Amino acid sequence: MYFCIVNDINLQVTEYEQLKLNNQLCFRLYTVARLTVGAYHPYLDPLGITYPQYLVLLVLWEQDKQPVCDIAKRLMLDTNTVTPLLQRMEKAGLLTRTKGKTDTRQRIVTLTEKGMAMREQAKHIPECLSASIMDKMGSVEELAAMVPALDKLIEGLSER
Amino acid sequence: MYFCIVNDINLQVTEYEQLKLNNQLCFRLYTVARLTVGAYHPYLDPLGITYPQYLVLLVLWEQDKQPVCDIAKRLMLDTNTVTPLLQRMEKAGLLTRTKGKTDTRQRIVTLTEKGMAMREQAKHIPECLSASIMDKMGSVEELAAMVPALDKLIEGLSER
DNA sequence: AATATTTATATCGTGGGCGATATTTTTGTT
DNA sequence: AACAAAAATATCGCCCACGATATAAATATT
Repeated sequence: MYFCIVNDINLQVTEYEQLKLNNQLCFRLYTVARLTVGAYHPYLDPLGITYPQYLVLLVLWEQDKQPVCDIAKRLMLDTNTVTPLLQRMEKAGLLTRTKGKTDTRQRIVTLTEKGMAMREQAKHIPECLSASIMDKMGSVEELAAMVPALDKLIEGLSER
Repeated sequence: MYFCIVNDINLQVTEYEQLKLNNQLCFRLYTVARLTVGAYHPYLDPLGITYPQYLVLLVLWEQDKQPVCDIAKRLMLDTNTVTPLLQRMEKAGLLTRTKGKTDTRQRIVTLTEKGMAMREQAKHIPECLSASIMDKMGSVEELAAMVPALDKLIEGLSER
């Protein structure tokens, strides 16, 4: 019922009504996520990186030399997603993966010169993106207002 | 700036601050989409379908016998994503893809008995999902309130 | 009617996500 | 110390997404 929203009006509907695409919040989230990632393309393609790779760089720019699991935790992904991602980034010369000293199970991920230098090229991306969105959305308070709800959703769905 | 939200307060920050993960709305959307799709697993696994396949069924349950391009338009996906999806669903016996009569370029997608019958098994999924979310979120008005903003975002990002 | 353009679908390659599983190392327990 | 349990990483397979490209059929243009 709550995930079922008909023309922005929350009302009791039949079960089959709930199965309609326009009544589904999840489909909106799924679609908006795809489209926003797509909106990054014009800015990431010149750098030769993908959106998930950009996310890894964001994490490492905040704090270099992290083990794989910490990066994965930060991105809320599993290592079976992050490991191949990091391998591709290592191949691209953005980072190195070295055995941990204290815990030899760990692989410490360290930015290369190239990886660090990319921060300079990327620093305008957030503004570019918000400008490009503003172009098409008018109000932005509405977007900012979503953040607490999204955070609550993420917290609720991620606890296991 | 607008896509950059620090602790729910929209304020001017340095470029490097904008590059922090917690300041990025897009990362939240990307994450919440992954997690909500994951929330469907307990309900879709027993049916032997994936979330994108479920979306195709939603479209066909509303209106059977559609060409590939209409389904793709509805889901805001390209045919190069939808075609293999439909091929897998055909293999699973959920639908058939027959040549169009009036326009022989088209492939008309038609639900099989199995595909239609699945609607009955799926009709409780929306409630199940919202109940499972409610469990973890308390208020739901916050979620419903996101819909107009999400729709605006989708419209803005999808126009080409 | 002949040609150019557009449309509908499909194929291929790459890069995620993720469930399942394996390996090694660390930590906890007896 | 010996053994069990947990943690960190990696590998494999499958299913999307999507850019690039191909093909055939319909439509538009000349």
